[in-house]
Amino acid sequence: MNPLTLFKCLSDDTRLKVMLLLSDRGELCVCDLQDALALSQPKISRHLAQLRECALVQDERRGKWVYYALHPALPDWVRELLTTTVNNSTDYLACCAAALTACCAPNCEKTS
Amino acid sequence: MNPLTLFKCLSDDTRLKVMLLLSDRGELCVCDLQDALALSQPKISRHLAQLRECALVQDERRGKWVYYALHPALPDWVRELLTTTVNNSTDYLACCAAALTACCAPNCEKTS
DNA sequence: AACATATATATGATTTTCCGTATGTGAGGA
DNA sequence: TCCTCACATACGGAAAATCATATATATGTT
Repeated sequence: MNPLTLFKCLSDDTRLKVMLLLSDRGELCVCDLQDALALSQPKISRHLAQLRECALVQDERRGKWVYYALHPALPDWVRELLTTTVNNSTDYLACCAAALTACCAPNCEKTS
Repeated sequence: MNPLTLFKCLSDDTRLKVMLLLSDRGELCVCDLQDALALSQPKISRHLAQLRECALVQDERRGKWVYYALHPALPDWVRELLTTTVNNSTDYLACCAAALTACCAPNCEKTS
């Protein structure tokens, strides 16, 4: 993993929050991210595409939804870097974490 | 330390290498960085100014030279993040680390 | 004082990144 | 088959970042 590629991906507000939320939550579908970040659908999709092209995330379609997660081949040091950042960015993540909890409770399974 | 500010600073090739070199070496003057990265003086200075404004580095003039180091108030998790990145970016840092060793041996003290 | 060295900043041009809007695609449901 | 929902992409245009060049400043030397 080229560090410059990594940090360029993390240098945009939308992409950084997506990566931190995925690191914290494990897996989220596009509409969850859209709600949590309160952004337009194309904007989210465009940034997810970039993260996909850089192999930072993996996508998997299940029914109508596409779920995103950190890429399985992501090196451990990158995962640790993301975890550390999550643990030290409470303020930065406060608003979207709250929105995420509201819009996507763990027991709220989507039906196809 | 706002994580977005941090990652924006690390998202440029010059700034990232400066931060990683400073994390690894502790302290370097502008001309050392200029030689190690093989870049023009104004380019280095401009990026150092940005790192200074974001409080990622500290500068200290000693005689004709200005020495840069990681900012003393930098949180530990940021220092660890940089160390981890250094340890996993050998290829990325190979060329400038070699140039740095050549241009700035540890026993080569500058005289004023 | 005049000069050389080391570093910083200002300026305008170029390149890159980002965005909104419109449109395309794939998977159910009726 | 038609429609809707969830998501992806294409296409300009706007904004931001970066650069090279020129110039300014600070320190030490002669």
